[in-house]
Amino acid sequence: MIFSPFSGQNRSPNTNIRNKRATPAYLLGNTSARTIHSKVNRRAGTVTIRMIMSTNSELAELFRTAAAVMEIKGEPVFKSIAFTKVARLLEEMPDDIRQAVEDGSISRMEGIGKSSRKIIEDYIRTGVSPDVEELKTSIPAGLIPMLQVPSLGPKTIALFWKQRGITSLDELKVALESGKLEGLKGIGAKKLQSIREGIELLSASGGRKGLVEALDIAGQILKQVRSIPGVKRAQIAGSLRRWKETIGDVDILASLKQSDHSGSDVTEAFTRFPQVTRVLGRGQTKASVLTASGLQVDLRIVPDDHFGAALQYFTGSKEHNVKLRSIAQTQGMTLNEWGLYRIEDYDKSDKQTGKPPEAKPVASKSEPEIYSALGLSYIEPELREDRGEIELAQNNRLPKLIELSDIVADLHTHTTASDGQNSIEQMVEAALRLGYKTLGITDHSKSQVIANGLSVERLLAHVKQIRAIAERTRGIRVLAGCEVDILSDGSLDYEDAVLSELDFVIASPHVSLKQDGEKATNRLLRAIEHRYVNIIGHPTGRLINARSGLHPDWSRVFESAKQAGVALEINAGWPRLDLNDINARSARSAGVMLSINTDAHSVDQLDQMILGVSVARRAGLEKSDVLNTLEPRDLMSFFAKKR
DNA sequence: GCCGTTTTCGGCCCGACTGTTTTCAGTCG
Repeated sequence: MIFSPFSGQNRSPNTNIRNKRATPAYLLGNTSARTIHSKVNRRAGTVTIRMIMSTNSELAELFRTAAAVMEIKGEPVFKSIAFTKVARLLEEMPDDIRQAVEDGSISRMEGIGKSSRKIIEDYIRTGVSPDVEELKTSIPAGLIPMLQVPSLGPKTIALFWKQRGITSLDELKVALESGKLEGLKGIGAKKLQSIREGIELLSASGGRKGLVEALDIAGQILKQVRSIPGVKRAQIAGSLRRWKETIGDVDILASLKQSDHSGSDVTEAFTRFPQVTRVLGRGQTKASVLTASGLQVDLRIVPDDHFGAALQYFTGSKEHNVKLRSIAQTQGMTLNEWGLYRIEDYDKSDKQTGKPPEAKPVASKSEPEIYSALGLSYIEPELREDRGEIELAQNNRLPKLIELSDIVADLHTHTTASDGQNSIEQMVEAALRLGYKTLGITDHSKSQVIANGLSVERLLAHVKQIRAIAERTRGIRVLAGCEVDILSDGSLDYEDAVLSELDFVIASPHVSLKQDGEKATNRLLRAIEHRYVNIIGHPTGRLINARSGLHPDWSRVFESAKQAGVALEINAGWPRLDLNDINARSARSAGVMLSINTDAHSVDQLDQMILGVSVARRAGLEKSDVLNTLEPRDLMSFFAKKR
């Protein structure tokens, strides 16, 4: 893993020194976390919030709705599981599903059967699916949002509807107050109370939290868990360990020093942490709390001998684990949070709740042991999404993921010349401290008036100044670049004669981010083919949880970038992370070079490189896929090839 | 609903916690 709180397996020992400089202090809960937060909020706060949906995401939502309706209707669970899988497939598909329908490749897609194909085809042709519409009318529409309420599931929703006529969240609230729901079989006072709290929780939390906020809180709480008497080791698990861009809740796993030590004492101490505003549940091996910001944190306790199995289990993803368990089954084994067991040794009825099974596990102490016993090479947490990593592991063909210590350049940074907060010299010093061999200074171009974009005269003076500093600086190559706006028609914000003065050029879209896919494609293609462009910065312009950004035809963009020798950026700045993991993955398989840059507007923000590396790792990128791992000389020849 | 070199029918991952229960259903991850 990349740094200590998440430290796992298989990190090469020679990265230790570099990791020291790279350890993000904010993870441990000190001040620079707050710096990132304030920057993020300031940047995100200026942004108009409106999502544009692509066909894929519209259809994904349609399938999720259909799945929800089937759950409430009480149809066999596997039907709704199948539709949920289709929804996920659509969301993660880099290309427009309309293309697959047109060329017929949809009929070969695994997981999309006859019914799903019909829904997709109908929807693309007419904008509506009669099958789903019919399904939707079979229950009141208001029941579907009720599934979002924690502790309220499809069975109970159906019960309230059929027995008490509840058809919406508002009616549910009224009924809870009036006592209308009392006297139902299987529903007591406590259940009603937990539904009341669930409704409250839903309005308070407001959905998934961003990675950066979750890292901050998780870092603080992890430190406190490690200091509870009786705790032997503790580690972050869950989607945070996989570095997902948004986090539903934080999972922390702890083991006990001695097996006779009580887990109950530990969960008790955990629920009394200062950050805790509400205790959602507490048992021998598990506790759940809510923090002031509305983030849920779960603590799980296991015997130390089972730490690896539990870490694997609670790191997920759920989809990854489901597939692993089915592989275990085909090999006559069963996999659970306690370990991997041979079925003939494993007597389920004999098992005590909250205690490891009597049987001797095939593997349980460490994650590598478990993967190995299943005939798989070790899969890094960032890859565990069931996006083909298990099949690669079976054939020993997993990529060797890029690490933070492989990064020797940051090619997208701002200074006080435009809207940055530090001088060229300060940025150079900070880059030297990070051990970088190249730093690209890339302030904004003239159209970015809000960001104090540089007029031609100011740009030329700025370049001169960068060159002077570069001249007298040892140990790092300082490049005079620019982040040039890609205007809405794909033309650039400076004339060629101006661009030719620069060492390299990043071209980025900042405006017209709601234009349609065809326009967006042509816009990006034109920029890529431009003689002086070397990198496309934050290619979609999306902001996590705020703006969906451009939806170009990626296959054309990738093909063009590959041919032209232009790198596509993984912008490491929060809340951009653009390209995202899915697009970066398909860019890689199309043979495109990626460039991970922080877009730092201050020296502190240079630390966000780790976020970009996490996206790259989730995308399965190796060192050789990333421009920023090149020595200055090789980097310059990559740029030179373009002109 | 989807899938198939052990299946075109019969499978489809597993356990903890909670609440309403005297043996289990629902929810969650």
